[in-house]
Amino acid sequence: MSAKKKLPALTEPQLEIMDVLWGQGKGTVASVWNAIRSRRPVARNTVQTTLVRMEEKGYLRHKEEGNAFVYSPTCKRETVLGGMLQGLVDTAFSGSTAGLVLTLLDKQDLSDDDVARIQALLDDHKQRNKKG
Amino acid sequence: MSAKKKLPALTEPQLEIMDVLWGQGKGTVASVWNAIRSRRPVARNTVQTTLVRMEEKGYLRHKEEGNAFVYSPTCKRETVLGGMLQGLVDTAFSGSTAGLVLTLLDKQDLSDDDVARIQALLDDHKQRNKKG
DNA sequence: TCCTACTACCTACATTCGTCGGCATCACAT
DNA sequence: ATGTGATGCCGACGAATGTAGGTAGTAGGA
Repeated sequence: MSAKKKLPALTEPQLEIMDVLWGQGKGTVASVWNAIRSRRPVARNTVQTTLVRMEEKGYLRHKEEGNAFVYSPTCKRETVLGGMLQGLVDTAFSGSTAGLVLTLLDKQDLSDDDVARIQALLDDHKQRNKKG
Repeated sequence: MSAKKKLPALTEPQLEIMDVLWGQGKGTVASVWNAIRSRRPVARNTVQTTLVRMEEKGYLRHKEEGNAFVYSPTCKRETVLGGMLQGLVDTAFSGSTAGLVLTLLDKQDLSDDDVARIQALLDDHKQRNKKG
């Protein structure tokens, strides 16, 4: 077992930043700011403060590159989101993963494509589970 | 379209309380407190304050019954959690529901029973989609 | 040399949240 | 009447959070 540090939960804006950094692998304050700003108005310093706090939380690390700080995630997307989903399953679905999926499937705005893709994922998972 | 009020996000302890109230339909401070207390230590007043704040947020409503206040949820479980999941899909999975399910399936602690149940849900969904 | 742009850093401030202590009330048993 | 327990209400406090202004440095162009 590798030491699974229980990091403090991410808030919504923080998750938004993580999404940007997971997407581009790494980024400066400016690049993250531009990504966020394209969707909602926000000040540069807001992004920077949030980045610093997220590094304190342990989700990011930074490296000086020229004059700018380049931030990169310390955890993989799947790890963090998997943990979040597990927490959600535990506290809101009484531990039932199927319950979460049920809620997901009940939503009307689920495309046929999504359903097909989920079916494929499920098939793949079952295959791997059988062999491994 | 019914007016879909965008309620402020629920926090973790608040979701815990919602889970209790969704489970028992309604409840007094004492009954919620007992449910929460069986899993973690917490003061009665903590639960009560949280209930009041959640009512202010719009997630609960209360009715006086005898001496006690009886709280009940204003929204269905599926509605609230569906919204939360949708938000998660939007900000952390680039809008891909399948991406969320993939993360879910990648987790190791997913029982065969869960997989089977999810498959059943998926079949059911596809059936309903075909007819309706 | 002076100005502009970009950067990091420090500080601040209002909100929200989780957490609770105290107090007054009301009912019921003694 | 008195005590006990449950309940609602008010106030509070520390931490986290989102938001951002102001300052100082550095680099490059005019």
